[in-house]
Amino acid sequence: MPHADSPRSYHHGDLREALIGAGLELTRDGGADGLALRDAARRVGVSPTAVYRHFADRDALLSAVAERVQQRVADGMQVAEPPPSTSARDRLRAVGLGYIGFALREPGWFDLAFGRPGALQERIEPDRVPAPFAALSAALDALVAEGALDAARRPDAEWPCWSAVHGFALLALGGPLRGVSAEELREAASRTVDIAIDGLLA
Amino acid sequence: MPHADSPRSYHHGDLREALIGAGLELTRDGGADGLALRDAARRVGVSPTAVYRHFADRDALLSAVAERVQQRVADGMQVAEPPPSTSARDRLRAVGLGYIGFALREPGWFDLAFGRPGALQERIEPDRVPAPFAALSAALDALVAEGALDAARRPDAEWPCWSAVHGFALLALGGPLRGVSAEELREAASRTVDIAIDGLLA
DNA sequence: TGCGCTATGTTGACACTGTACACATTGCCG
DNA sequence: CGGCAATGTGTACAGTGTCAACATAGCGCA
Repeated sequence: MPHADSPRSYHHGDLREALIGAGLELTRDGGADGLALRDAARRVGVSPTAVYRHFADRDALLSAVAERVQQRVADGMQVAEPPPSTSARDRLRAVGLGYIGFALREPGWFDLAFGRPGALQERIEPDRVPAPFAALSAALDALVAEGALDAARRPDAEWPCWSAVHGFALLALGGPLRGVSAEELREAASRTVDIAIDGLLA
Repeated sequence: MPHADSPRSYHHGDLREALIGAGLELTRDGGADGLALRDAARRVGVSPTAVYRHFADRDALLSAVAERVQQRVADGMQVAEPPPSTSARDRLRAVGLGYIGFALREPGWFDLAFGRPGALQERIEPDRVPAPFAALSAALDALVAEGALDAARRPDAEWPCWSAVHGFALLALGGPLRGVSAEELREAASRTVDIAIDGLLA
């Protein structure tokens, strides 16, 4: 008996995908630490070392799961598809609040995809841009196209914006803002985003 | 032979302090993950379970070390003691850049003291305020005392400010800004802080 | 059609971790 | 001076990631 109830023994079919799926479940609560390699293997009905046929090590599996989550964030941020009449400023607001909203809604996944050091690539390559980053860039471009942001101040404007929402999300999740009521949190988030935008356009 | 070269056998003298010291060394590179309970015990020349006489578990030891680091940050931020003629705005700038500077200078300690979820207390109690937080609050108070910030906007202004520098530090350490030259990093940090302040005063 | 190679699993082991339990030693206090 | 509480030790257990050697299955080629 190779293992427990496996429909087709020995060969799994698509183990790689199954492991990522298990990883998504395991990290949903518990974040990156919630994913134990052996645990994922168990859940899929496979021996621990089988994982190594598809991922170099636990970290590689973690990264693969993180990538999925990043895609999911971008999808979630586009749910609030802006009506065409929306100002670029409001669009940027929506991106920022979407980022924070995801963090609050899915703390585990957020930790995995953005909180863990090394979750995001070292340098962002033009070809494989993380999905949420692309949304931010587009919003900033719209801001200058609309004339609200001086083109000279456009370059690298991503970092201060991202810093604000990223920091807020982490303070709200694991920092001193943890345990604050959802209502207060929404207000603080809103203010943080507004301040970042105001400062950028100042 | 109870253990290796111990000057006084069995009773250590001040094991608690010694463990915190070892914790400081171990977390300096490697952050929170760099501190293994058994490793700290080994370094001090004591059996692993002896640690439990002074700390409830590994997490308690970690928290004790984190508290030390937080104190150290505040000290480091006061090194740049501002001349009395400094404007409140510049004081706030210095606090923010001090925070980021510490993160870049001591990534491991920063991860331990601020990066790890739960490193900071849940709700900040008025009696035991984390040292860096107090510096931020004071700078904001000075801003309103000087008339630069409307008193109505003072409450809870800590969060947007902290968010910006906290987020920047983490993006610089483990995120897409990792590997960027120190010069570029300083500039981006400076801009991030300025934007936060501009937005706050807008 | 059948053979063999390679991709994909399994088993067993190792070093390591945090932690619980029972026991040993010590210094202080009555 | 005796005993007690504080403090440290030893042993053990469950769990982890990872490596090396072995087993199986399916695909391409004779």
